[in-house]
Amino acid sequence: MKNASAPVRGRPREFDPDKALAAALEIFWRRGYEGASLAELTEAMGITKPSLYACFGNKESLFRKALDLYERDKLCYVKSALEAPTAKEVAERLLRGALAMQCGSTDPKGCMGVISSVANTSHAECIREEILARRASSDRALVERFERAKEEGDLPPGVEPRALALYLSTILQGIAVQAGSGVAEGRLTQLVDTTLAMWPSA
Amino acid sequence: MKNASAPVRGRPREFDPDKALAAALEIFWRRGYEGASLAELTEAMGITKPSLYACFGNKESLFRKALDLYERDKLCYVKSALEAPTAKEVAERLLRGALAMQCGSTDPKGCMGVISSVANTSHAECIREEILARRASSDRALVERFERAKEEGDLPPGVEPRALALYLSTILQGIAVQAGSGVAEGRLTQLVDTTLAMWPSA
DNA sequence: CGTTTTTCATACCGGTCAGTATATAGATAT
DNA sequence: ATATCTATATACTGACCGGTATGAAAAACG
Repeated sequence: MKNASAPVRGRPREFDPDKALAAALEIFWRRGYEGASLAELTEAMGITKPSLYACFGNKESLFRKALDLYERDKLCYVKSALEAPTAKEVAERLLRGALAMQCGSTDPKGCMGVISSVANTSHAECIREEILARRASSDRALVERFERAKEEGDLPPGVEPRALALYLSTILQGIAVQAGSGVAEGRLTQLVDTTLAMWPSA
Repeated sequence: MKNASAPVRGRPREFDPDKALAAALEIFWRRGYEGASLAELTEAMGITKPSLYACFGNKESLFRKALDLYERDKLCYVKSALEAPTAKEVAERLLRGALAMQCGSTDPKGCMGVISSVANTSHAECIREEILARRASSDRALVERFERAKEEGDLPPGVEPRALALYLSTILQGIAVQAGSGVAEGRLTQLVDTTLAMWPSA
């Protein structure tokens, strides 16, 4: 094991990579992968292009690291939501968590995944595939949670876990579009309430 | 009134503007406004850049004309859906119409409006505003239709027309994201069935 | 016929894109 | 002190962006 605080050989870097990555995340979140230019990224990060390339590789690998940070910091509510005791509470935590995350006043509005996956410019195809893969993994977890709910008698007969999971994830993506379009948080809260009022009960 | 078939002075144009516009629409639909380059547009339209500029103005006005064509040809189901006798039938026609339109085999997947409004690159802001304005107009029509439904006793008490309209339009936008992500039409049909099964009945 | 008018094909414009070469600055190692 | 190593700042690369200048081609006019 290498000592983390061991002195390094060359000139020490003058910026904090974590803070720089957080700044990059905000730009990618607001603009999407292709909409974020290196000029805007480096300015927000407070570093120059050679520093960026030396520390983060290239634009694509910087984006992946930002996406990791996004999942870790901003999507942490998903994991805890899936641990809710009932299917309806899972849905409520996911909906309200998405709402709080995407309508906060400091961060950009909407969902970074939706923003970067919807645009499609032939190159940067692998970015899209990366996001779709992560979404598929998240969808799978939701299906499994609702299959468990079904076994526990938590869902009425006639309600398929797969269909219900797709229904919920579709509403969540719709919320991302609405939030990104600037719909007020209050109206989206109404929307969440409406959705929960219609939730199938056993 | 000028005779439409009157002979024109100069050299006649060698392409059909309607077909060229339809080709441009397909590119804008697939790539979004900013993702569509003039090179790709002119190649799909089968014309050169000077011809494009002479006939359609510039990229932005070409996009607006394509958007008009999109609304006229692809969104025509919306108008007829609003004329359905009950609120639930309005919802069903909108959902199934969106599904058929966005999952067809020839056209690009997903909704052109969502694709071009979600990306946000600081310039081309007016394109985004244009799309949001058209969406707001469409949303208003839906709210009015549900207000009428409420008056007609078509909606149960406790269901607000505005909230229900936002709920439905959110699902429609979620469907656009799902279809654009390549989710199979069969699964989206399941989703529509699920949504309709939960529809509030009087 | 020649003139006029419009379209078309080609080459070009300045600007921006992601990415990099080069040289200097700032630290450790000997 | 000197050598070594890494980060920085500046300026650059080739490719592409939206948009256009220019001149030839193709039709109607006289």
